[in-house]
Amino acid sequence: MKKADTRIQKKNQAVILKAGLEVFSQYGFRGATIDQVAEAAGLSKPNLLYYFPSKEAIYTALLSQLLEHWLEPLKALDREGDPVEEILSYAKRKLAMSRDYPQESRLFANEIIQGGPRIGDVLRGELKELVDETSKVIDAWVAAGRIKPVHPYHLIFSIWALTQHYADFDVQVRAIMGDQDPFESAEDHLEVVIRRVLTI
Amino acid sequence: MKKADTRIQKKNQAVILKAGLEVFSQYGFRGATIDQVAEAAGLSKPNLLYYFPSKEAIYTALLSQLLEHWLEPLKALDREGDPVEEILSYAKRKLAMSRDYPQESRLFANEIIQGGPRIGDVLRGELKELVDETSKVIDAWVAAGRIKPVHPYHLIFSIWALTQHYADFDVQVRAIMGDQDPFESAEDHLEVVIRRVLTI
DNA sequence: ATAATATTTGACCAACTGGTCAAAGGAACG
DNA sequence: CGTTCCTTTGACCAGTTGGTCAAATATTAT
Repeated sequence: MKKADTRIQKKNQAVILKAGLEVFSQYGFRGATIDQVAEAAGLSKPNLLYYFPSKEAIYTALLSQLLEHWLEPLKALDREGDPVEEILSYAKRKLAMSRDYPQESRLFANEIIQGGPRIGDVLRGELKELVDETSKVIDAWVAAGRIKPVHPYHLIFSIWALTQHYADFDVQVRAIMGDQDPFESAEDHLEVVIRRVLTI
Repeated sequence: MKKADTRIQKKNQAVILKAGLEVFSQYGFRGATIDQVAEAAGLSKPNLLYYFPSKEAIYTALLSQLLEHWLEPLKALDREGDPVEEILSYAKRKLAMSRDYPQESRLFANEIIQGGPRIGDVLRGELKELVDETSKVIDAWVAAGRIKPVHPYHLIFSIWALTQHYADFDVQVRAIMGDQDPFESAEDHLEVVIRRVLTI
């Protein structure tokens, strides 16, 4: 039936996902409306529903697409590398993502804050697995005396918190920092903090 | 007209605010409905609207009530005290609030993530002022050589991020930590991190 | 050009939304 | 007891919401 992916289909699906990201990241799933997404996409509502069967379908498509992108940096962490530099580079990549893809971050934050009803399984499955593995690496580094002792889970949470904060609470950060670009100084701060916490 | 505050009025207003906190913190302003709040409060919708003129009135009442409570700990920071212990005690109070009032945290997070349309003025006003003052204290501590050099804004952001994360991303944290209580180990981790970052 | 297929749209619908209102039910007070 | 004021509610309303559908239009293949 809908197997053919003409270039107009690919284009419109991409346009819709982009529009959906804008709208859902700002209002959350329940707060967003199909009409808003349609308008942001420059399509009529029925036309939008020609490409995606429902509001939920757009949202979940966004979520799963986003998660892949999101977990990538953590997978890139190399147990053979220098511990501090590895963790530092992970944190910096994560901060860069907050700068370059703040909407993705806010979409995810909205979903989690609201209890993660459409993503809980992934959290308890793939995400937990990945975090558990990374934790083992961190524990090994600690045991080998290559970084100061840290609770691996909380170290990872800390990096998430410190980096995503700049995307999710962007308004608050900018309200306080005024003209200054938060991200430049944030990167320096992040590096200082991580080095002090981990370097033996 | 409505000056008399009978005890039934006080009670119902409190019940409504509590219900509003539940519902708004979970769905955000746009995602929540008056009917949900009314049901959570155990009142009929018209009865609820007898005590508050509109959905927005409940929400803004919650926001301003919450902000007072929220900024209190930062005001309690004492420039005459021991720098590390002062900052540490602030961070611990903030973490305790994430544990004891997670809904407040999520309500606030929802508002900020969605661009803070009903709170932006407070952020740029009272909040910025308070943060600026605190920053001066931190800078003075740094200048006096009593803590290691830090960017004061980012130090404050870091504490907010590290503590609120446990309330706002509760689902994610628990998905990864399973049975373990996040808050116990989080407090230890927080203390370790702050001491390593600040202690000379 | 013609037929088949893919895309777009206006009109429509039932359910839900925030909010109103007049009337009914209670509490308090002389 | 009756009156006044506070509280509660069922019925209602206009606007919005997610979603449908048949018909119109554009694209593609033959």
